[in-house]
Amino acid sequence: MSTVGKAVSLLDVLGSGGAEMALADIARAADFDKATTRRLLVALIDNGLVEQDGGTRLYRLGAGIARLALMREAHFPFLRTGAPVVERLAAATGETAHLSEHSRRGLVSVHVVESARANRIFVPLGEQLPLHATASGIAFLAFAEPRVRAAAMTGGFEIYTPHTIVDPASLASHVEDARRRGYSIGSQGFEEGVDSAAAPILNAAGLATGAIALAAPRSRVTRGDLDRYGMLVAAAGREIGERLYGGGATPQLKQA
Amino acid sequence: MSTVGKAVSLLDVLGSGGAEMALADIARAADFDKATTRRLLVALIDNGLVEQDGGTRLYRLGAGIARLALMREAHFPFLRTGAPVVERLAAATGETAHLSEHSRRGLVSVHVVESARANRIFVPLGEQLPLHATASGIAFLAFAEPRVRAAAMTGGFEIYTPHTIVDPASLASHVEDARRRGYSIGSQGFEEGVDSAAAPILNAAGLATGAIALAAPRSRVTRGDLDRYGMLVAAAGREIGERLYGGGATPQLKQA
DNA sequence: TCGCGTCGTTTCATTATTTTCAACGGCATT
DNA sequence: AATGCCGTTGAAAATAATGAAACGACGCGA
Repeated sequence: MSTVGKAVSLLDVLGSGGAEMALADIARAADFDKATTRRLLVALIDNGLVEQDGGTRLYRLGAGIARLALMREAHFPFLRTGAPVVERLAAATGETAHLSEHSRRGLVSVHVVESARANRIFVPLGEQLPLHATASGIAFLAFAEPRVRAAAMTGGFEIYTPHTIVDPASLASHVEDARRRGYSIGSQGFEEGVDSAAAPILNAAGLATGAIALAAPRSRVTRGDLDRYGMLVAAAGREIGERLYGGGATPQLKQA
Repeated sequence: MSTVGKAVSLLDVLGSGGAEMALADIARAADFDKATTRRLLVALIDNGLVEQDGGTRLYRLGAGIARLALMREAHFPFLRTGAPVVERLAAATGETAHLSEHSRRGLVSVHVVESARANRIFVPLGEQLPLHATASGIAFLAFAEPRVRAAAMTGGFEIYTPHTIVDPASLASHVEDARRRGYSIGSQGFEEGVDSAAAPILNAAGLATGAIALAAPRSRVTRGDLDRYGMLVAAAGREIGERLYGGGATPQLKQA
């Protein structure tokens, strides 16, 4: 494992642990030597990616992370472009809408607007959405890079509910449906009682870079509602893709 | 220089350069060997911090950066806490308001709400605010960690306008004023025709972690206005500090 | 008050990684 | 066809990272 990889996994540990962590805990979680962990941490501190409380010696993610994220957002305004569309979707339907982006670590929710209703779906920011178990994941897979798709569809699927897809063939058929329709319908695959519709966000090459979705309590929506939501998210996804990648986005349909 | 330091400077180069950069350009900008640069980049790609366009081979900052930033924001909601206050300030005064956070690389603007008026001050997101030449910087210095302050006040000040403070003694007196009043007034130190008022954001130890400021065209504001703005930003800074660090923030005043 | 365990930190020889230089093939321009 | 630049790879040399051990500091319980 490269030094950079080790440093990044420390950042991951800091991000997924508590707000602040002690050296020993970080070393344990990352499975690195105490001394190694500390040296990596000071290197990260020197670069602003990690901060340390002078009093308690506890470590936390630093402001340099936010700085890098701002610079990225300046060049590639995924959030700035997608957020208004998500808000609009949520306002139009009264349900929770969320936007996710694909990174090496999976599909991650980057913006969420919760439904105003009392019975609403909650999606945490930064949550990793399993590709096989969520509508967003399936919409993404339907238009993902072949290598990413192949890697994600070979099996070993974690089971979240009795409805989670566990069979590669069944997953393939769902993905195929999504590819045909341009949106996916997910039913309680990740959490019981939650149905959702999702569509991919396509780059100029027609490959998915993220997804946008609506999630609703199963008791509130019919299959007809979900299909209607599907059309909405598909349009929303197209809009974001076009704004981001400049209008030239053409879905890679099989022959069509 | 440590390996992670090199990797981070590549991220910096990618962030401050164009939207996408070629290997040779990155290597030149960072002053690393071409081969070294590439191997660091692939390590970063493997961890999602950098992405590469399959077709053009161009590199850009990756979604992993945004993921880390979200995880940080979840633990330490600087933006989520500060943004509403900034919006309120801008609405109350009709001038541009902005929030900045201190990182190893300096004071960086993380949220900006522009004035609605035609003649308005523009502050780019992610901009580095020089500590000696901006109201935000001086407000920050007045309550900064002693070591940070000492490092920033020794001189070698870049000159931006004829009004930029270039003398350490003069800077010290401005900082002292800010410390006494709880806010700073900046007049055309960074950009001609721009006056501003800023206040620090203090952590539980009374040390500055960022700043909040109002900026207005010089032609529109009197000294009285600026002092009024100063009170407003001071209150706003206190509010953010208390929300973030939990009410216990006590400014480190000299004896007082 | 006195151990006791844990924590963060530092040292140093060993180990492993990274760096550098050179060379190669691809690609576009000349 | 030739030139120049690019991205990529190989292999020896240089450098940085590693892990065990030890130290002082701190908090805890006896």
